[in-house]
Amino acid sequence: MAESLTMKGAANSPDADIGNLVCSSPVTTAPLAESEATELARILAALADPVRLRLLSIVASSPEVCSCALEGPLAKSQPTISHHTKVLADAGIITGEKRGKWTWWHANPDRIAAIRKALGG
Amino acid sequence: MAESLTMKGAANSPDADIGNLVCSSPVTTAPLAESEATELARILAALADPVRLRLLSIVASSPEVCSCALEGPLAKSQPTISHHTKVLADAGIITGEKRGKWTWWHANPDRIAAIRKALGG
DNA sequence: TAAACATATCGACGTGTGTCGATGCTACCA
DNA sequence: TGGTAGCATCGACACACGTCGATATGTTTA
Repeated sequence: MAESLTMKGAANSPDADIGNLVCSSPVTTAPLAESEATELARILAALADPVRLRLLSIVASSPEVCSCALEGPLAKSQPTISHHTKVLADAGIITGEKRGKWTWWHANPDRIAAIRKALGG
Repeated sequence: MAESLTMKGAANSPDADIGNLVCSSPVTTAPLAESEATELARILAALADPVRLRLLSIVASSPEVCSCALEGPLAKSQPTISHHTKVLADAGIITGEKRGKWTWWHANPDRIAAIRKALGG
């Protein structure tokens, strides 16, 4: 069977419109509410790490990537890779699917687009 | 006189094309080089704070905003506001202009657009 | 069932960061 | 010239975060 590993916690609001997935209006348009700022900061913090940015760029460049294919290019230990994939998944930026022994990761373009939109896109 | 307070350090590359101000190609397109990932992470880290996001949203919503007009809405001490404006300015996201006693801040839309572009825009 | 493999979790360590009081510096005003 | 206002810097503190070895969990294979 395939089990889905996605974001959890406050980020997992099922009724959120895909356009306003992160903020109701862009940062450049109107003063942000405190709750929106906290939520957007949480998601941006998930991206604000060189290892995670490279991890995302590798995952987003392929349909899906196995965890074991990340350890080499990123030159980090297995627990560290697992930690970073979890952070990105909790932020909803990537999603992991467990098939057999392996976990396959793929990017969530909609969420990334929502982040861009929150930044004034 | 008016003195300009902008970003400094590696971010201040005068010959950088405005389109590729942050990365040569979007995170979603191709694996990121280590240097590009480090630089983009530094800029995203400047945004990944709720106080700074609200600060930016206030500054970006007006042509320019005085430092003294930030202390109230953000409910932080004067040294803390000064710290956050410096972080955003070092990342090139806002620019400060000192006129008389006051420092006036305004957003840098080009840089914010470059960040969006680095995120796949 | 036992062994091997992929991944997640735990615990610990060093480092980075947000915060603020105290202080310093510059510009304006009486 | 003395006083005040706006802002930057310094020093210190608490907390969060990236990292990895050790260990646990679950899956495949012999």
